[in-house]
Amino acid sequence: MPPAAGPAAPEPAQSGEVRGSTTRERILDIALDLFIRRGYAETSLREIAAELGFSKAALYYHFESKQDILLALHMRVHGLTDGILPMLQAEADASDVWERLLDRLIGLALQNRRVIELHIRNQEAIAEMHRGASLEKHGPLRHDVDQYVLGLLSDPSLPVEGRVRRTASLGVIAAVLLAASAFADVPDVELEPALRTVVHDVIGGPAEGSAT
Amino acid sequence: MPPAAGPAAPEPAQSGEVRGSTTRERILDIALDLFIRRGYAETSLREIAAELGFSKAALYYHFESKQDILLALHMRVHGLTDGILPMLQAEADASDVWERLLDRLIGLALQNRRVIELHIRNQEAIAEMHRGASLEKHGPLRHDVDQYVLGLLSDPSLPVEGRVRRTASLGVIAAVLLAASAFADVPDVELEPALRTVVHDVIGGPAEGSAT
DNA sequence: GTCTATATAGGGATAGAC
DNA sequence: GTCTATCCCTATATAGAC
Repeated sequence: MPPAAGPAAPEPAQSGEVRGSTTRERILDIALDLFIRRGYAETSLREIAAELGFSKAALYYHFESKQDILLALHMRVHGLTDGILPMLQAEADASDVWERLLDRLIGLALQNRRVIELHIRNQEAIAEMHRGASLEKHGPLRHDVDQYVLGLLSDPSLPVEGRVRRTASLGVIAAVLLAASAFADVPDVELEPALRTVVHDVIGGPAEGSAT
Repeated sequence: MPPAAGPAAPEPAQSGEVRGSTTRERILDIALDLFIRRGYAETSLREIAAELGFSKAALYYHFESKQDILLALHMRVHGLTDGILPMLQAEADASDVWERLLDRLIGLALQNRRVIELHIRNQEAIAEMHRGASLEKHGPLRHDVDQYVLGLLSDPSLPVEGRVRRTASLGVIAAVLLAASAFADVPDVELEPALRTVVHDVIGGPAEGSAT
């Protein structure tokens, strides 16, 4: 039986990206890497095991299934984003929710690139996992933030251009994040302000909510 | 033997999105749909055949392999983008290449959403196809435009913010395109100007090439 | 041009030894 | 905790009938 990585315990949740002490974490790190590079569906347990240096069957000591590995990685994202929602709703002024959301997202994305990358690619796999079986173990598996964001994206009180701007701002963050190799030479201290500026230009535009 | 869809003949290349006269084209249409919705790797030939109403093996009369189907779809994109490169290089003034490129890309993307969607998702599958075998039949399989774009993206003479802006502008287009369902109620005549405005704000910024 | 039947490979997952 | 061996299933692809 696996050590005791309790159900709803989403990993010690370090901020950085370096992990890998326990075997369970080493598996997750390798899997994360492969899921990003080759995609969830295209990555076989055999590959993961090979990279780790032991056999396929050994994985099943640590995880019940392949989906279970994805789930564990997915929980890392939840650990990061869970704090956001209450914070947004706490503020009385709801007019700048989107700006405040983006603020958090950018910092979060840059500090946890890998997991966010996993989340951006492999959306289908994650969605299917949500629909799928193993929902009971880890609780109802809320993805409140996603829901909340989707709500803001299709806010019918916004003019079309406003909706485009919101969609676009997420696209900007995703694009820069996925183009990691292109910005390999750029340190975060330089990349982050540039990204913030551009995202600001996207939502700012002429002035939000002023479409003909 | 398949009708006579010669190697380098990339389909009659209609502008619209409605096709489906010959069986070969019907297969491609169904495959395109499934590859987008479920992903290339996750889509089986059995599914494609089922949707078409005949058996799996029949597909092999029209295409040599699954990759061959993807390749044929990929050629549709090439047919669209092939004209761009000469046009860009024709102009003497090279300072606004990126703006002109984006201009073309936006129109092209909106008028051929499906194929472009396929190209955005399934990048890995397409990349692997390029590396893979069947390269000889259709010629060296140039992807000049991709190469050219990548070159512009990492242009070392640009300040970091400029590179971020270029990457971001592509991200904006991709995001809006992939969010098709969110903009289902918006007609293109309304969506296109909004998209152009936002993309313009992204590249425009304070003024390209003026980063502290 | 489409079918059934089959070959072959690889996937996820389990059993039981060590 | 990791191994080997194996089961079962589905995938791509082929052979040959119609």
